[in-house]
Amino acid sequence: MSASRPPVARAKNGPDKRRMILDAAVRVFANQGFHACRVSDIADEAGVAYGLVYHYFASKDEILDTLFLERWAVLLATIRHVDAEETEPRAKLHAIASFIVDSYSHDPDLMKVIIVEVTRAANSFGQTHLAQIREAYDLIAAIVTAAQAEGAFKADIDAEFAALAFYGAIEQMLTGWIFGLLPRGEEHYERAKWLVVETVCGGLETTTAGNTLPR
Amino acid sequence: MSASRPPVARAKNGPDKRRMILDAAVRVFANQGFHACRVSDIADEAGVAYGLVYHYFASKDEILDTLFLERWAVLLATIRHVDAEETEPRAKLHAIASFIVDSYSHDPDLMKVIIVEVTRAANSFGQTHLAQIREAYDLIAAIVTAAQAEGAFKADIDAEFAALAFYGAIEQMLTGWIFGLLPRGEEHYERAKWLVVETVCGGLETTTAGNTLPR
DNA sequence: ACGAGTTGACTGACTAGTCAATCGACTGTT
DNA sequence: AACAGTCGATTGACTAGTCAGTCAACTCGT
Repeated sequence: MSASRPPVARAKNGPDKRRMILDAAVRVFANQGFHACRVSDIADEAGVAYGLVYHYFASKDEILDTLFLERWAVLLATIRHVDAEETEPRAKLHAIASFIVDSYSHDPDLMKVIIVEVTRAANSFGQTHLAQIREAYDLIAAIVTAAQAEGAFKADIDAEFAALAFYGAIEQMLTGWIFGLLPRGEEHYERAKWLVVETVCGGLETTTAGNTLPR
Repeated sequence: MSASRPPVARAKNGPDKRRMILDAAVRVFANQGFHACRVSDIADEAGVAYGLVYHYFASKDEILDTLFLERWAVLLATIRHVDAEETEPRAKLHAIASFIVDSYSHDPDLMKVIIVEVTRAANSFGQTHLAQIREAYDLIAAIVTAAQAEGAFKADIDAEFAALAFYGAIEQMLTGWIFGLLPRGEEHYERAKWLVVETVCGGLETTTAGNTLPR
């Protein structure tokens, strides 16, 4: 406090107020919901003055936008990475499911906010970020299409639909945890990953065989 | 109109203002969202005075509660009915999927409101009506459990999870239509019903066989 | 003339966003 | 070493506007 002053300067000093505001916002949004909370709640939670929130963000909306885009970029990057690294379709889907479930396990509040306030908000942020959300569906659909091309997945189920069902199943699980309808804990998270992949692939893979008749 | 007066009286006369308000609310909630709209928007849409809304409903919330409970009761009754009528597990699930998809097909706005504003609103109405929502999951889970008992479905996949995945898949499809990510129209609706059941059952039915190994 | 149904101006409470003032770390000057 | 100046970070009182819900009055059928 009295010894070193130069080495710190602006970079260290305060634990980055902007970050503190974002982290506080996650907690507040998760507990009260974006619409129900006040900007002052965020400022209080962050231990910062009301006005400082507007020094770093143009509006309440921008805070949520930032949180979503920050995290979603990581998701998209992960899906691309997984698609390039893994070879087995099932392994790819399992890796994606793992990433999402692990994200929830690591920071439940953040995932709750992203899903409840953005991904499923058809009248507000969901529309704003529709392109980003769709990007994820498309990347997954591409994986399914490739799997169909190499004969690993049935060809008579639309890839877009499969992607929607797969991602939707994962999101529904998170929703189950968010609503407290599903037991939480690492063991359950691991099992959940397997269950989603098993359920979706069991209905997609030709390996299943002998059950391709539509009607 | 001039002949019989007693049979009509208050019941006929105006097309039931209360109903008009509810119907208008569906449109307004669907277009603007529950939080974004004003009560005056509902009154205007219904062609009714602002104050009359409060003559029939205690609050803005109560309007949405009414819409949800009204429709959800029908859903629960249908699931119970289907469970009693049908015998094949797959037929039961198909009947449930049909009812929900047909509900959307018949009144997209109402289903959008119920899903977006209630079923997926973890911080507001979703909590309020959690018991009702859970009831649906439980009824579906019971169907799965029965199917497992008679050997039609794999026993190693938790019934609660299967129910969540099944219902979640349906809801995700509706979301796809709501967001405009999926093509609409009767033909697509019919195919969607088949796809959901095929995907979920393909992963649940023992008929699939030869693919039961967990890891 | 009674009252259920209906009206819409109004109130009370709330909050997103603004802004002028203050703080404090650092610089250059003497 | 003392000091004035600079500028981004920080503060919180305040403004401007919004909107859910109230209520006194009016309409009209019987």
